[in-house]
Amino acid sequence: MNDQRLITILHARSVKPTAMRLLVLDMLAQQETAISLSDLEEQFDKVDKVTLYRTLKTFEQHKIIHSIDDGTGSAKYALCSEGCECNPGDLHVHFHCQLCKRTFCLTDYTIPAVNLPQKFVLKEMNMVMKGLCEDCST
Amino acid sequence: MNDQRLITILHARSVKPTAMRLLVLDMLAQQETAISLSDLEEQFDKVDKVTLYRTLKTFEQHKIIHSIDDGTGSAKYALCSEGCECNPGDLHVHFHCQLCKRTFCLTDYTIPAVNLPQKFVLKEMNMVMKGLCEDCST
DNA sequence: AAAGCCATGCAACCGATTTGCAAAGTTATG
DNA sequence: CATAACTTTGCAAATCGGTTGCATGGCTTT
Repeated sequence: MNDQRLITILHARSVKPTAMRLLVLDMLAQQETAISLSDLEEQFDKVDKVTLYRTLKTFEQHKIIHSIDDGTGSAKYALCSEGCECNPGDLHVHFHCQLCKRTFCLTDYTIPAVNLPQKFVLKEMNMVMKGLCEDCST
Repeated sequence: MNDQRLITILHARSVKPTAMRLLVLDMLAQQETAISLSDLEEQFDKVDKVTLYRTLKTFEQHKIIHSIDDGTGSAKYALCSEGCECNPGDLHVHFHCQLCKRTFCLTDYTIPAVNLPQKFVLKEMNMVMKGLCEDCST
C-alpha cells in the first residue's frame, strides 16, 4: 500500500505516522490472515519485539486493528475495516485452522445474535470456529 | 455432594477416585460459575498447584469438566452436564462479566450455527459474550 | 514381600505478555 | 535558533499462566 494511503489511515484514527508505524501498518495490510506478534516480528529483519507490541497496542486502542483470541494462546491481529468501531454489531466470526494454524477473519460472516438471560448486558463478544480451512480440507 | 455420588461420576468416566480427585470434584460441583486453576487453589488451605493442574487435565480428558477460554488469559473450568461428549452440538455459550470477573456457563443457550465458506470444515467452536452479569448490571 | 504402576509434590522451565527506564526523536515555546 | 516538554523507541528484566522432569509415596498385582 502506498505511503500516502497508510498515512491517511493513521490520521483518520488520530495516530501519528512514525516510520515504524507505517512499516507495521503496511505489513499488516499485506497479510491475508490475522497474525501474532511473533509472526510479525519474523517478517522484519531486525526489530524490537516490544516496540512492535506497543505499536499493536496503539493500533488496537485506536481501532486500526482488532485482536483475536483464537484460543491458541497467542493473540492475533488484523486490520479493521474502514470505519469499524468494534461494536458487537460490527463483529465477524474468526476461523482457526488446526492444520496450517492460520487464523482467518470471516469478515462477511457476522456473529449471530444470542438472547441473553434477563439483566445480562452485552458489551463484546468473541466467536471462533476451529477446524480445517479451504486449503487444508482437501 | 455426597461421596458416593462423586465416586459414581468418576467411575462413569473411568477415572479412579482418589482422595484428591474427590475433593476437587466436590469443590467444582459447589461452584456456580466456572473457575480458574488459581481460583481453585485459593479455595483449599494447602494444595500443590501442579496436582490441581493435573487433576483438572485428567477431568477434562475424561469429559468430567470442560475448559473455557473466556479471553482473560486464564482458562476456566466447569462441570460438564451428564453424558456430555463435548461435541460442537453440545456446546453452550459462556458469559464473562467484566465487572465481577466471573465466567458463567449459559448451559441453556446453545451456540447458534454459522454457515462457513465453502470447504471450511468445522470441528470445534467457542463463543464468549462479555459485559455485565445480572448481579452487576443494576 | 517384591515388582510395577499411578498419583502426588516440588523445582524448574517455557512462551506470551507487560513494565521500567534511559536514549533518541519530535513538537511546542520563547 | 535554542531549550523545554512530550512521545516514541530499544533493551533488560519481571510477571503470569501453563507445562514438564523427576523423585517420593501409595496402592495393586503377582
